[in-house]
Amino acid sequence: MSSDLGSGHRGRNTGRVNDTTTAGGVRARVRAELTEAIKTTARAHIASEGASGLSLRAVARELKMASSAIYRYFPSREALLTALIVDAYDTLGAQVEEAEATCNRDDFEDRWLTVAHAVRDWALENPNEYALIYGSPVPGYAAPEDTVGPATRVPVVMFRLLADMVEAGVAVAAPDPIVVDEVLAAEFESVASAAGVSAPPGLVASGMASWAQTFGLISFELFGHLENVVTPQNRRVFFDHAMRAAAARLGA
Amino acid sequence: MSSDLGSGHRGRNTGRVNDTTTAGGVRARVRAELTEAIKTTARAHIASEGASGLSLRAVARELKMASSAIYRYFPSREALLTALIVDAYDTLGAQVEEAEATCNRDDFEDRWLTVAHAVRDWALENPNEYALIYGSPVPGYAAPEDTVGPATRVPVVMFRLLADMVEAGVAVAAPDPIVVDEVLAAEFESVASAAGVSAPPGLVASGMASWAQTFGLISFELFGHLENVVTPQNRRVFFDHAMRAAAARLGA
DNA sequence: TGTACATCAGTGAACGCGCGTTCACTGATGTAC
DNA sequence: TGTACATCAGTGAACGCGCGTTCACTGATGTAC
Repeated sequence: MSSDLGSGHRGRNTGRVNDTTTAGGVRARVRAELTEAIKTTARAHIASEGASGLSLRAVARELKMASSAIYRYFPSREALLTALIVDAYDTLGAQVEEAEATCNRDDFEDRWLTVAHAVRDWALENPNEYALIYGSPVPGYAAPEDTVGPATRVPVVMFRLLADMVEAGVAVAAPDPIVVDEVLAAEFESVASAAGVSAPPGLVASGMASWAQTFGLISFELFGHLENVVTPQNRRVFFDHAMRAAAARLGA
Repeated sequence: MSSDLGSGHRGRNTGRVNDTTTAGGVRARVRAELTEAIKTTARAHIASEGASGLSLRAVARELKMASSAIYRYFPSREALLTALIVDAYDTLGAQVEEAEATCNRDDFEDRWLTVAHAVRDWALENPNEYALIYGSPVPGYAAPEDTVGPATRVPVVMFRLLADMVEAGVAVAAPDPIVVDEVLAAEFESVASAAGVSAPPGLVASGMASWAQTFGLISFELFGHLENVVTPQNRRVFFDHAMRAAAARLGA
C-alpha cells in the first residue's frame, strides 16, 4: 500500500526504452516526478497553513509515505522551503515575462500595465505563494543565494521597459521634478550601468518607487488592508487606476 | 522561587493606601502590571521568532511562572496575539498622530512627509511588530473586530490631511489626470462622505495609492527586497525622495 | 543472456523535543459583618 | 478591630498532540562483466 506510488510509476514505463534515456533515465524520471509531487503537496499545505505551518510529516502522510522517505528527496525542511521559494519566483517571473512579451514593443503604457496586472493576477491566484516571497520573511529562515536569480526576473522586465523608454526618447523629459540626492543618484547610475542600460537617476528612482507601489497595492489587497475601504469588485479597477497613473508619471 | 515575582510586586505596595485606589485597586494594579509584563515578553519573542513562533510556554518560562498561570491573564494564545496586534496598531497610530500634530497645519508637504517618516521609523524600530500587522497574515488567525479601530488611526491621519488640502483649495486642481471609473468614483465619494469630509474621487484615489506605496516601500526595505538594489545608508533618502514625489502628486 | 554486486528508495521505530490547554489544588488577598 | 467566608493568582501534573531528524533494515532496480 505504502509503496503503491513508486511501483505505479514504474509500471507505466515497463518495457519501454526511450530514445536518449537509458534504464537509469527511468529511475531519474520517477525521481523527478516524486520530487514534483512532494513540492506540489507542500505548496498545497502552504496555501492553507502558511509557510511556517509547512510540515514534512504532513506532506509525507498525504503522499502515503513514511516521513523519513522525504529525506531521500530533500535534505531538510529548509531545503524544501527554498525549492518552493525558487519555484514561486520562477513561475511568477515566467508568467510576467510571457505576458509582457505579447505587447507591442512601442506601447509602453500597455507594457507597464500588462506587467502590473500579471503580477497581481498571479498573486490573487497564488496568495500564499505570494506571501511566501513578498510577505514577512519566515522567521529563522535565511534565503540562500539560489533565490537571488529567480527573484530578479520581475524587476528585470520592469527595468528593461524603462531602458526601452529611454532609448525611444519617451521618458527623458518625464522624470518627476524632485531632485535626486547626489549620493542616491550615483548609486542608481551604477545600478543602471551594471544592468547595461543607461537611464537617468530620476527615472530609475521613479521606476523603483512605482515598482514598490505595485507590490504595496497587491499586499494591501491580499493582506486585508482594503477591507471596508474598497469593495472586492472594485479592487481591480482601483489597481488599474493607480497603475495607469504610475505609467503616466514614468512618461509612458 | 516561582512565586517571587508576584509577591515582589505585592511587597512594594504593602502598607500603602492610595488616594483613590482601595486595597482592591492594588490587586488590580498588580494584575495590570503582570498583564503588561506578559505582553512585553511576548513582544520580545515575536521580535526574534516571528508571530507564528509565539509560545505561551516560552513566555511563562521567561517570567518564571507556570505555563498555566498565563491563562489567568489571557484566555488563549489567540487572545494574547490579538492584544499584541491591537497594541501595535495603537503605538504606531499614537506615534504618527503625535509627530503629525507638531507640524504647521498649512505645510501640507511637511505633514505628509512627517507621517510617512513616522511610519517608517516605527517600522524600522519594531520590524516584527510591523510584520505582525502589515506582513502576511498569521495563518489560521482571523483578526477580530477589536483590531479595526486601532488599525484605522494611520489612514485617518492621512485622510484628514487630504481633507485639509481640499479645504485650503490646494489639492483641487492637482488630482492626477487619469479619469476615475464611475463605479469606483461613487465608492470613493461615499467613503469620503462617511468620513465626514468632501474630497474629489480622483484625490481619494491618489491618496490611497500613495498610502499603499508608503507601505510598499517600507515592506520592501524591511523584507529584504532592496538588497543589492539600494544600499542601507541610502534607503532613507530613497524613501524620502519617493514620498516627496507622492506629496507633489497630491498637490501638497 | 545470466550472474554478482552496487546503488538506491522506502520503511518503521525511535530520540528528544515543544506545544496549548485543562484540572484539582493551595495559600494569599479582599470583603462583609 | 477581629473573624468567617469568598475570591483570586499561581502551581504542577497530566492529556494528547505534532514536529524534524536519524538509523539500521529490506527489497527492488541498475550496472558491469
